Amino acid sequence: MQSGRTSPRPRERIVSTARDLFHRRGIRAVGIDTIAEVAGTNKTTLYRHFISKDDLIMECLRSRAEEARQSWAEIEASSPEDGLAQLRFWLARVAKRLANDCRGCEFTNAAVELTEEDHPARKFIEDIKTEYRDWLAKLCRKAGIARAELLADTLSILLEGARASRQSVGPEGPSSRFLAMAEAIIESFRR
Amino acid sequence: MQSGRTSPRPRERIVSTARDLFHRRGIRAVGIDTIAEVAGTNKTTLYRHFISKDDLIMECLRSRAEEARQSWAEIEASSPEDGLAQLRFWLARVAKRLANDCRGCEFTNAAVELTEEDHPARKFIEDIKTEYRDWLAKLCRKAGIARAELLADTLSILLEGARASRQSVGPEGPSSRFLAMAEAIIESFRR
DNA sequence: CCAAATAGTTACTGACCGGTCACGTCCAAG
DNA sequence: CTTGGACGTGACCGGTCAGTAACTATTTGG
Repeated sequence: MQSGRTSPRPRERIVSTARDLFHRRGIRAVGIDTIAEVAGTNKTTLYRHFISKDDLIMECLRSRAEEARQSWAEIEASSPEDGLAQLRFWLARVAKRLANDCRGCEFTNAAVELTEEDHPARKFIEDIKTEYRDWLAKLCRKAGIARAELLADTLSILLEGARASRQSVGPEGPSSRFLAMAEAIIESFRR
Repeated sequence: MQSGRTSPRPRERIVSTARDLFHRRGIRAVGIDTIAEVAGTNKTTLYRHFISKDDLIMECLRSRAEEARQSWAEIEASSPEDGLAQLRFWLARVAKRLANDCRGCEFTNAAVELTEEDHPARKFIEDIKTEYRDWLAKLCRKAGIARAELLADTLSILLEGARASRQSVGPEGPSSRFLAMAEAIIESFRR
């Protein structure tokens, strides 16, 4: 891998490298020295931009959250006025992501690793997950589904489970049928 | 907490203490010294019983797996000859567990933390999860459900997601509706 | 009751962790 | 040309990590 020295400034390289390493190897398993080295910089520079490892972790989560919000906007822009098409586009995206990434959700994994109850990441994760659920509920409402909140909850949990299952059981396990399950559930809610 | 000096032998105290601490605080976050101390023993004794931390981790997973198999046997024994009642009993158990434990599945969490591809825990987790799925499929078949495997996969993922969601979003999130979702899905498969 | 197994105590190793510091370099803007 | 800010280097700190050794105390079973 290695982000190299190509990207613009050290700060961005550090964040993208940290996100990648945290995601693939785990947050506690990756040291500051490794991040700095892979990012093509050094520990001193890293600590000029982030006051602590926790600070860097938070920045990684914020970065991921921003990416997610952007993705939601893209989905809404894909076929404006057609909620159902948006919902289907969301499902397609999410299924593709599930197929390509075997390490699950960055937020969920962070919640597994960062167990101190007062860790700022915990509240952040709770908030972004809730934001996701609310956005999905809005999408379901726009799609004209009656019990939109319940569908949003069901799809949230199904996706969460598929990503977790993919990570622990592998791609041949129950998660391989995620798309069919989600489609069937959406269909059953439309009636 | 503290397992104390009450339980019989150090080995069992170490395993149960390790399981508890690993589960609540995370595997990488808990050191050997802490485990030994909370178990009311010492590091030397711990290393007389387990050749390494990884060895202890594996024993914890084996112990949890044995507990699960025992639970499955209890469910089957609860109402023999009545597959559907067994399935409902399973759901009740699982929902209760979901309500009481906010730290998710021990196997899934271990898979998040132990990222080295050749770590023995990874294969073990894959195997026990597959065993679970197969057992659940058998239960669905006994309950007379037509597409038993698909229902088993769906319920597996739904449960996986509910536990993950409960851990990251909290008990007020989507996971609060797990029971209703599962019941509705089972019902829809019965027709 | 005695021997052997088991457990406890203390101290240690070497590696690595997150984090700091003093100092040297480079480049761009005034 | 010079000054100041961003960056790089390498050494270092105290703490903690997994794991070991030497020695003593306790339990247990024949």
